[in-house]
Amino acid sequence: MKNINFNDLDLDPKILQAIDNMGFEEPSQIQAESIPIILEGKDVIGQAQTGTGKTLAFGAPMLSKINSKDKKISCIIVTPTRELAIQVNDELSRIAKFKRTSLLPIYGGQPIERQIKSLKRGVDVVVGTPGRILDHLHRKTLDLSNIQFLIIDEADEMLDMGFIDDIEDIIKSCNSDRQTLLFSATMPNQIKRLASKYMKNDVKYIEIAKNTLTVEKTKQYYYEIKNKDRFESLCRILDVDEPSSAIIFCRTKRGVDELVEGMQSRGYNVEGMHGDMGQNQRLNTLRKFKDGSLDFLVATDVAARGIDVENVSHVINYDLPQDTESYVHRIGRTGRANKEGIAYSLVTPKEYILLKQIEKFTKSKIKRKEIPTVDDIFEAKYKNIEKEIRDVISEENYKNFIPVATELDEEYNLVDVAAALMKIIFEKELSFNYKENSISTEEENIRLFFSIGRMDNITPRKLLKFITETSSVETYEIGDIDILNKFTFISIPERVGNIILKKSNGKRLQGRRVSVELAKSKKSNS
DNA sequence: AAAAAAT
Repeated sequence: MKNINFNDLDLDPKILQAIDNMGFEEPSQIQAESIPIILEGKDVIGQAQTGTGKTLAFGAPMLSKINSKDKKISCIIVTPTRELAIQVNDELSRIAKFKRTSLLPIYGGQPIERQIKSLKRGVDVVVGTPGRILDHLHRKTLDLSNIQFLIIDEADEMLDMGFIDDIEDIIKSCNSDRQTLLFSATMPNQIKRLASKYMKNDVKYIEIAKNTLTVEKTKQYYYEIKNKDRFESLCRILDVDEPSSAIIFCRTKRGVDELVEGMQSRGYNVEGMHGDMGQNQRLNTLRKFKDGSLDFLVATDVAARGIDVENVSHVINYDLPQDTESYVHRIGRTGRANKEGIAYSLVTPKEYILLKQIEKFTKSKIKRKEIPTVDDIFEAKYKNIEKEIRDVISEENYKNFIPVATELDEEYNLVDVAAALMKIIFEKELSFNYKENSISTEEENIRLFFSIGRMDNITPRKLLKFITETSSVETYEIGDIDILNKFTFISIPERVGNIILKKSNGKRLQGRRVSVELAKSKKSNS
């Protein structure tokens, strides 16, 4: 199994040449396992972690197999977003570089006439989004009745509600003797079952089993915040970490707009991307982000899946995603192709249970981190300035400033001059004037009242276990919970959100009231 | 319950 070379796979020599040209030698696991089976002609459902080269896994064998002599379309690939359609199309073009295969991305937000013209000239592979593909099918400008391959990228999303009707319509317009390939990093069982409906009976499942659903090289952390401190917390994190490139996810389009505005007014080099923006603007923003002229991209889940940008150092969940799959895909924008990555999530006490669900689903540990203090930020900035100065000195490319420096030397102490320069850099880099108390460090105590019914077999130990598992309270004394009383209360920090009491069989206690009340006492903690 | 996807 180890040390397979691409040349050992039975791919078209011209495809191999292109793969070599792209600098790849050893196939990733998903590539090594999928390529032979796809070449055999089998239907495949492929699942492998984010950033492990799924596009090449289906693209190389497909491009090897298709017959590009006739003018008919040989392969249709469906993706959930326009940007992904373009990206997949671009990558396939690179793989098909030495073949005379013609590819065409078709997606909305773009004049349809040009696409129709290209389709008329004859195209081998079409990569598109559902809406526009259907539009072409209805206009009869796209004929899928004689294809060799139907490939559904991000298949679990495409077969989920919201897309499934469109996908079904597209599948219906395809000939049934095609080869069907489904790929994604996540593949819930119910989607797998549904998928078999559209595939041949001997569908082959290829799952690159890993201990975790997320990439190990991406370190995951969460920050516990109050909702009103969300923006301030994000800024502090960014100012300490100074990510070279980060994607920040919001739950809603409005959330994206608001965050972009807030960040821009604080001087960050940031732009937003969501589905209500013009296609040109979307592409423009993504292009700037890819070429490094944009540091931060704020986006909805439109950017959660598939988008491959090199060297994204951080993914930040400004809001936690609604579903756990989305978390996997979002943080999969970093830590790609075996690189390191950092994933942060801002979590309010209310959202804590959701975080725990995500941890369970991904089988990975999300560690707690503390929001940086203003001192932390200053310290990080000082260190960074020092590093920049050392770098410039070692590069020796500051010589043309020596005359000015000499002049200043006659008048001042050079230590003073250096410190003054650092102040200038510092103020340029940190346009925002931090006040120490911009985040409340007061920790409010919550008093939880549990009303426990007589028939419930909850023991203090079980209740404690439940509280520690569903809240971020790390330790709590058993002795503090007196559950023998029918009515009991405990006082714990606010970071506990909603506590739902469950019986030991996991069922929710019906009709029991659990009230959460803010205690009067406030504990300062700075 | 939000986002994506056609005009």
